[in-house]
Amino acid sequence: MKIRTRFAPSPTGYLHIGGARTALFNWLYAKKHQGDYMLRIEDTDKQRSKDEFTQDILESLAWLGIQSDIEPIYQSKRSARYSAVIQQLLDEDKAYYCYCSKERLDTLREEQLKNKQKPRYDGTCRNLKAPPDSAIQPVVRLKNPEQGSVTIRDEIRGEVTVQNTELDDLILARSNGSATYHLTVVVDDIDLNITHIIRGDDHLNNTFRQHNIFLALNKKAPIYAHIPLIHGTDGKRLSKRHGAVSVNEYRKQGFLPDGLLNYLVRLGWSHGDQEIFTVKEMKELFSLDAIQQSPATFDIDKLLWVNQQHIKNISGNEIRATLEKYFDDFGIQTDGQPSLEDLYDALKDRSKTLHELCESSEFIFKDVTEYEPKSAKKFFTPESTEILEILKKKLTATNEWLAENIHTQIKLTADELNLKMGKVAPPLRLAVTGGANSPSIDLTLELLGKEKTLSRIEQAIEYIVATG
RNA sequence: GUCCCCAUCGUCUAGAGGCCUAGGACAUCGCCCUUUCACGGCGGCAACGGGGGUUCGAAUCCCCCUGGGGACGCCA
Repeated sequence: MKIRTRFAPSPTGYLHIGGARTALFNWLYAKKHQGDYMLRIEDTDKQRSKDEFTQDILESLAWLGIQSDIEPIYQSKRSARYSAVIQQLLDEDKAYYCYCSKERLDTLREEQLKNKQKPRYDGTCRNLKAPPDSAIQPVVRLKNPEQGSVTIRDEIRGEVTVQNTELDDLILARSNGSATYHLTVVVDDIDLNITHIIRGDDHLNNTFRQHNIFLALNKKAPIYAHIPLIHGTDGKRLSKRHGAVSVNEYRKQGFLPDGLLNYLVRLGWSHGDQEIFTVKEMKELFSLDAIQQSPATFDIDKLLWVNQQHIKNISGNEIRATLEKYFDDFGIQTDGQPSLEDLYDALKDRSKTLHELCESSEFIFKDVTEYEPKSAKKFFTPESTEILEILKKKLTATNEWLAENIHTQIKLTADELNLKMGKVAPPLRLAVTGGANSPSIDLTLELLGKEKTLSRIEQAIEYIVATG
């Protein structure tokens, strides 16, 4: 049978990196086995579901490159099907109407908690002979088996057993008739021929309940794989209070999709000592049995490093389109001089993110309006005017504006003054960038262009003389 | 509280009873490279939570404890 996996987020928030990892694992598993991966939007909670979030989930997944092999489905459009299944369960005496008021249920819960018991429905309406004389619109509950136990086989956890007495009669349909999560999940997984359910560990406890619904429907449950959650540095599951968690935020911060994916896949999964994976490699190597059982703590430093590796491993040419958009969003107006590709290749070794890359390119497009004080004090000495004057003269005469020619002229200047490169490059760098850091000085000048280089040297000389 | 899950350096992890004097990576520290910052190279610090078993032999198997997490909604 062809393998089919699904990622089933509810649009009650932006796609966060935990969800992205779940999607990734489902996608990789399907790809590895030539199966299909699909997206299912679980928007049955009308109050909390927002189109805005659905949109964000769709866009974030698209940005990551995790494409659904079949048209995504929306649970909000399948209510008729759910109602039919609920009616079937009612007809077969596998479910029943419950007229208990919310107030009664709340009191019950409180009392159970007070008596150190697990809060669960007490089954009051389970054996009702006839509907009570009540104004309450009933909910529908599953008749969960009262005896025995449920054992599920999980690809990551192994066999896990829970006594049926630990479970209660969960609600399948709200009083307004709409189906709840447990029911919709099971119906959809059946209808869509889902073979593997790969999801977060937080669903492990839900699995037993859902397993009983499969049983009530006379269906065989899919294969389960519950992956460990991602934690924040405080050991709690990752959430907004841990800072940036949405995929979109990482996109804005200049992470590459493949870099994020690489980091995420290594959170809980490994392939020997390998750290860096292309998406192609992930698809070939991914397997459920190499997944860790314990939760992983999110570490931004490692993410940064992984992203940096991906930035280094790609050429400016290959990510031209991304670059254009990113520079544009960053607010840098380029006029094609230098080209974005050249700029990228010159700066990629020193950039952990595209954001950093933009920051370190800014000096080219913005006029130098001030000099970094500490460096100015150190390098803009009275003697440095002579260095800059000679440099200006030699560079003015340089026609082919290429790094190697520029390098020759700088070297000649140093020799002429009997100075080491370490004395010549810093003031020049400060003059043309306003700061102390940039790529090698010859490359920096090439990128800047002859015209800007000369005018900035001129400007620096005037500045030194004026402040002398 | 009850049930379920988990447990190797600070972090991500390798480890399927002898290959472990526990390996790699991030972070950190030091050195080298060097015109700056990086990149890169070399090296250092750093872990099997505790206690019982099983075995000739345990990070690896079993039990208990401890610790952490998750679930317990007319949310998903």
